[in-house]
Amino acid sequence: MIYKEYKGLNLPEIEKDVLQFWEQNVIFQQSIDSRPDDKSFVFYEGPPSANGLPGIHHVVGRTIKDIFCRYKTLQGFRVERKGGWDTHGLPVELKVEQELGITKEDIGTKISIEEYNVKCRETVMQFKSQWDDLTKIMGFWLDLEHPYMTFENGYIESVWYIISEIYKKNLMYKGYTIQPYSPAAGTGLSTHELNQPGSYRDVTDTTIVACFEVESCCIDKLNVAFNTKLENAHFLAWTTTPWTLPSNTALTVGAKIEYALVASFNPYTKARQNFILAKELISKWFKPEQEVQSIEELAVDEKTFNYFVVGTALGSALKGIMYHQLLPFEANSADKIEGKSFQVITGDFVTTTDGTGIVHTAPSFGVDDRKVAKENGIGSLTMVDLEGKFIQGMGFLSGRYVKDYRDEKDYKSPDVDIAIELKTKGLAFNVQKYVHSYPHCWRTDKPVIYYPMDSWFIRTTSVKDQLIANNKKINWKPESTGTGRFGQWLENIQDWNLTRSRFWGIPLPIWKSKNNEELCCIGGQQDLLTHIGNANASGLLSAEEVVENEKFKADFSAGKGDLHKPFIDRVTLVQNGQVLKREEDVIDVWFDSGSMPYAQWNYPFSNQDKFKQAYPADFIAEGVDQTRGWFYTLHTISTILYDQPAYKNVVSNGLVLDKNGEKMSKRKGNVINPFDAIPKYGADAIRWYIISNSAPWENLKFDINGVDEVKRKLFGTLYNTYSFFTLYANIDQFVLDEMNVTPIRERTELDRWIISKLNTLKKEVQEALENYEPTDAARAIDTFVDRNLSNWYVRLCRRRFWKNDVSADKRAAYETLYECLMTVAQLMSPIAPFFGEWLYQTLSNPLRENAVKNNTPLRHISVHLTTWAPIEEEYIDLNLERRVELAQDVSSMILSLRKKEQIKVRQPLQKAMIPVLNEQEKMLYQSIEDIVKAEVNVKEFEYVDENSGLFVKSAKANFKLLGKKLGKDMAAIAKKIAEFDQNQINQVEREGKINIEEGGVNYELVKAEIEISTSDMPGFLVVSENGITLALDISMTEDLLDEGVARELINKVQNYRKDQNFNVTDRIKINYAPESNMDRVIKKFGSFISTEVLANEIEPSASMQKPLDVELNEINTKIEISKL
RNA sequence: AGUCUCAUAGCUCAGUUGGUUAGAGCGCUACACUGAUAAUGUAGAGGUCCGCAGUUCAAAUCUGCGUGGGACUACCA
Repeated sequence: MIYKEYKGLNLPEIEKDVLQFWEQNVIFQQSIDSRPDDKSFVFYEGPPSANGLPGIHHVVGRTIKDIFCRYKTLQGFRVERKGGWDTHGLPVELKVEQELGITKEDIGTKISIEEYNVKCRETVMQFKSQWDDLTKIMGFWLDLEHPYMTFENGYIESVWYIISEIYKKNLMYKGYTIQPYSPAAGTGLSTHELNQPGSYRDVTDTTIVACFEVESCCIDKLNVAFNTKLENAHFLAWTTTPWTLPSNTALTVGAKIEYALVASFNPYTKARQNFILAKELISKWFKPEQEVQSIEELAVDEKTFNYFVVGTALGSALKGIMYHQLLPFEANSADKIEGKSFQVITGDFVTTTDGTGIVHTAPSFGVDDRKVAKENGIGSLTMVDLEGKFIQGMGFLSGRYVKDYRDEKDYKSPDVDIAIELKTKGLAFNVQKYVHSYPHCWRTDKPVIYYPMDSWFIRTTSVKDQLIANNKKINWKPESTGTGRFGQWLENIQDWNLTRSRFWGIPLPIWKSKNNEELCCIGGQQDLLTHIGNANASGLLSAEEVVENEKFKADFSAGKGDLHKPFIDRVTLVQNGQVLKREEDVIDVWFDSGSMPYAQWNYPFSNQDKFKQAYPADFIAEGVDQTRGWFYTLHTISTILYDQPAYKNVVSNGLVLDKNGEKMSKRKGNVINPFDAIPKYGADAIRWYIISNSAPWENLKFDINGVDEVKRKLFGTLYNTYSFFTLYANIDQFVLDEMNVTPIRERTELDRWIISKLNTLKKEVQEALENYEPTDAARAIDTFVDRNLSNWYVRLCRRRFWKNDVSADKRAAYETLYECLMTVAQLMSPIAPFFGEWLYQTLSNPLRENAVKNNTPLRHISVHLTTWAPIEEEYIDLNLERRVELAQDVSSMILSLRKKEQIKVRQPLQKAMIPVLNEQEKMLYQSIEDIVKAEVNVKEFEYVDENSGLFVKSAKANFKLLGKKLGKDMAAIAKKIAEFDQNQINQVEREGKINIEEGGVNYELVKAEIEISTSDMPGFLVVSENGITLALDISMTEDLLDEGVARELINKVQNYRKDQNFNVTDRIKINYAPESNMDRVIKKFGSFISTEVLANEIEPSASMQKPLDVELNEINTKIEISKL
């Protein structure tokens, strides 16, 4: 036996064998080494974090990566694929805290930073082996032996180098920003944590509209603005966080918003007051029916608070007006404020959608507040400490927690007391409960506040134009992510907050003197050691500092140095006669991963050539959630360093949801575990399902039934085709001779057709993969395998394989089918690397020896080492493809007519009739006649001439052409054309034009503007579809009926042979019960039957041993079949 | 809240530059084929192309406004 025959398709089994083969023969390495050094295709692996288990969504991303790397390898590129691990950051730290049952405050007290970081280092690689397993079993080729690790000194120092370069460009500064902060946990929170599910919750807060009284010194300015003469007035400002009111230092208005000065009454004290608020929002706080037309009409009683609009002014006119501090205490007096305070400023974020159009501004507790205050030189007050309580010197608020952070039994919100205080003083206009969504700390369940903190920033805003320009050079898949989500993000870019007050991360390499005058940014390990040497030699350090420095150096000499905290914090440097201490923070992990193009090679300290070869990347792929993550950091760092994009092509894939479109989560129990699914269904089936189901950037609704379908449809069909081939190839001992194949031109039309289709397929797949559209590639292969190869080519060719001898025609059939299978194996191998490999090997192993000897394309032991088969344009014959398509359509139409009349295909019919308009059309049908006749069991085709009068034509407007010409008469004329009688149609055909009148206009229509088709043949069984019309003659003759019986008999005998497990070569003898009808059938078709069923004799017999009852159409009789 | 994205048959998806019977596969029903047989074919049922408005002779397709799902960014008085 030349080709292995299998009991059935077992993908997981195949994959196990292939994996073993790959390992034993180091195929992955070979696939890289065999490609030239100077023709590289650069791929970057976005480092995953191994502190969690990989899920099915990782299979999606990694399948996409693998496809293009494998494809480019086949194209002859050298595709190195260095793996990598993201090892730092908050997720790791939080996990460790959880495991140890500690909080941030305990780090450095209950547990040393050193111990803590050791624990982080262990935890981060906790699931590495599972990740490696997944990578392996899913068939993702990645260099797992030499991955980059972001916690290694070599990696860290590269990152330092990058930071120092950015620093040198003067793009780094230390700033003070408002960040989410959890007083209960005593820690700042990353946006990552804030976006944990369930962080945002609806809470009910006390809201206050407070009255800020205009300073008497500014009342004149106010009167000018509103063109009035009042003695006092109050600004109205709304807040949902009354506890920030004591920290208020400004009121912000919109410069272009119109404000009104409204004379009315304080609802709580009933005193006459004048209020300023956005004109548009008057109706929100006052009832329109209570508006009066003059100030004299104002009157108050218990129920009515009427009001009068004194005047209006633009916000810009209010700028600079001072007001009384709302809640003055000892600790928040004006002299405690650095900068201006208690005045009206303008800001563009002010809206009139809610509140009063005047924004209470507390720069310490709001991002916008901080920004607008800074722009206007307004100082800040921070009346709440890091524990979330008011500082001392705040009167009745002193020492009170702004929210219930301690679960106190009798906790009373200061918000309420502030409201009461303001009400009694006549400084509250409105107090009410308000429900809104507010972020909570996911660990303590307590509300977060926004709090000012120190951080280092990268001034990304100053490279905005380059970032945008470089983004335009990137090929985004899909494009909208690049122009939309990413483009928009760049348009609104903010400075990058680089530092985190945490422990497990790359330390910020900046040392600073106590007086802030001296700053030093270290750019590498050696740089640091040199600085240490200089510092020690300076004589400015204490003995203790020198000892620590020496110890640090000694560790490096001994090869056990560590650039992490806490060791790095013990290093003291000296610059210009001043002692420098390290800025204690670590950097954002996203900076780690964005540095990988350089740091993975320890650039510039080593591998300079390697780096130059591998930068920028040709291709990267990650989830769309990385748009503002890795895609951004790669882009930004690359732009700052070299002013070019870090990657040329990027595929951002969508999410993986469950089959109902819901997010997968352990809680819902709808997760698909790849470690269960892959061994059960096979990685290839899953990979193919993922890719063929929808474009990578669409969300994937993962339905495991779909995987099953893919397995049946594609792999099952291919496997069946393979089995078919081997069944006969083994009998005939067929092995392809690469040096001597039948020239394509000498093969049958059907062979040339499938070869044409095959080359068209190659073209489609190649184009799709070049465009990073793997879905189109997979679907094209699906269609080819199912529709063309299996259901047309093989089905129609079966007879060629049954012949006994090995004729030239049979050989051509083998060669053709073989080529199709082998090409498909290669085309599919990037997506289905296992099955592609299996198919390639099992078909080519028998000829390997010769191929190696002759150095032909099939000399490679693995499909992944082969070279992408070139598209052979000369074999693409689109006319032939169209002809066969017509044959398929015609066959399908005849079959559907048969179906309608309940006539089995085994029953021959005399003729089909096809109306043809001209000789050309007739020739077209004639060219497919034989195929169709065999396919639908019809004896002859009759072509009916246009002028025979046998068929009816119909006309239809050509909308595309006529639309432009006729304009709004289109509809009416289309109707008239559809109603053309035969004479009118004939006129169009004869004269090439016809005149129609519509709405008084006479239009001349030419032939091209009218589509004429045959639609009916009265008196016959007719079907008309897609411009094809045909009729079937279903009248029966005795001959036809007898042949039907003969074919029926053949069918029964074949089934019997199958049931009895006869070999396909066994000869048989048939006896039948003597009966006149049977005699006649056998007389007419005996030899036909004999050939078909390999019967040596067919005889009537009155005495059968084991007769079978058979029903042959109308004939019920008995037969007996015996092996000879 | 902003930005992006998606919405076509029960399900998963196609649908070219707007052009007149809106397609495929799965599933369902029925029938057939079978020297590939744990495969296959044919047919049938199944559509408010998310809604509304507009542009146009003509809209699943273009524009605007909504609704719903999802992602990201943020949380703002």
